[in-house]
Amino acid sequence: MHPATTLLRDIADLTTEFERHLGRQLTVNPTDLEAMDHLIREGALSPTELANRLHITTAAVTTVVDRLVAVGHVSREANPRDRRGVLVVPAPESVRRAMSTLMPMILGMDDVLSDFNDAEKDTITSYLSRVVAVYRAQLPSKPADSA
Amino acid sequence: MHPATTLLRDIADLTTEFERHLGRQLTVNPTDLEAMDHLIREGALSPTELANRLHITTAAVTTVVDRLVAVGHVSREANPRDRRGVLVVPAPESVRRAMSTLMPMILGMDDVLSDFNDAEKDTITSYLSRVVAVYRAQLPSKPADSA
DNA sequence: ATCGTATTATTAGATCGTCTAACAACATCG
DNA sequence: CGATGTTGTTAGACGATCTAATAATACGAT
Repeated sequence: MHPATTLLRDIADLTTEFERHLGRQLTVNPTDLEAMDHLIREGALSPTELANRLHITTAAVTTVVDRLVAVGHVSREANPRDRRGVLVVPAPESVRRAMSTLMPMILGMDDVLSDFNDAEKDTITSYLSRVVAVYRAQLPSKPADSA
Repeated sequence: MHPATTLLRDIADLTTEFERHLGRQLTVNPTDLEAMDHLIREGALSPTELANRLHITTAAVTTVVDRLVAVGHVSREANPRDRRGVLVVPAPESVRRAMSTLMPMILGMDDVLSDFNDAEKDTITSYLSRVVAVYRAQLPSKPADSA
């Protein structure tokens, strides 16, 4: 096994550990953190959309949102397009708090790249793209969900 | 955010999805899969060692091992060095089954690298090492556990 | 327009996984 | 040896998710 392949594995493990760390910062469990992650990256989502992304039922999402509302990380708002629907909106202050832990990481990642020239950056990007392709090839295709 | 940084994120997500896939192959839950992962990579481990690696209590490990024994993925054996102790030993057939899903992935990863020359491989490895360093810098240091 | 069907979010009750606490068996060290 | 620590297990509590049922609303075909 090539060193790079091993490093990729290390990064995966470190990512998991970082998520535990971030969860502690926001005092939420792993599922609730993942919900926040989606809300931060995609903006307000409906419970159904969250359920698809988290791979849990909408019943479970109801309790996820209950917990997040209780600690002030999100609010439930009416969906203007569908009177049955609900929109789960992330609280700006919570987004800010998450960002304060996330940004050093992201900046650190980008900073690593600044030490490589353009050709090297292309090599790295090309490598990572191909790794993604290998993953996708091995996985049973997951069609787009937008529910 | 640089494309490479985004790809790294994609790889993290795909890794999680791949683990779900692998868990289905072996019909085990995420925790039990992670236990198998450690047993496959490190060989037989004691319940205490598993508890440290999985971040759960030894009481929880007892039930993890109970489940894995029930489906034949591991066996409990006496620890020759300590008469209180137990060794959790992975079943060869289960290791083989896991490998049949794991190997295409690992070979695919190594294969990607074979399309790069030595200088490019160095660039890639150097990049990944630095990414690992960034993670470690952001994380509260986790000392070695060998219990 | 209206009726039947589908979808949305919630609740209630069951189940599963993990925790804390207590314990028995054994190790270790002064 | 005897006090103290460690190992793994059990019992009971709790938390998170599931299935099933339900009310409210959307939507499609006639």
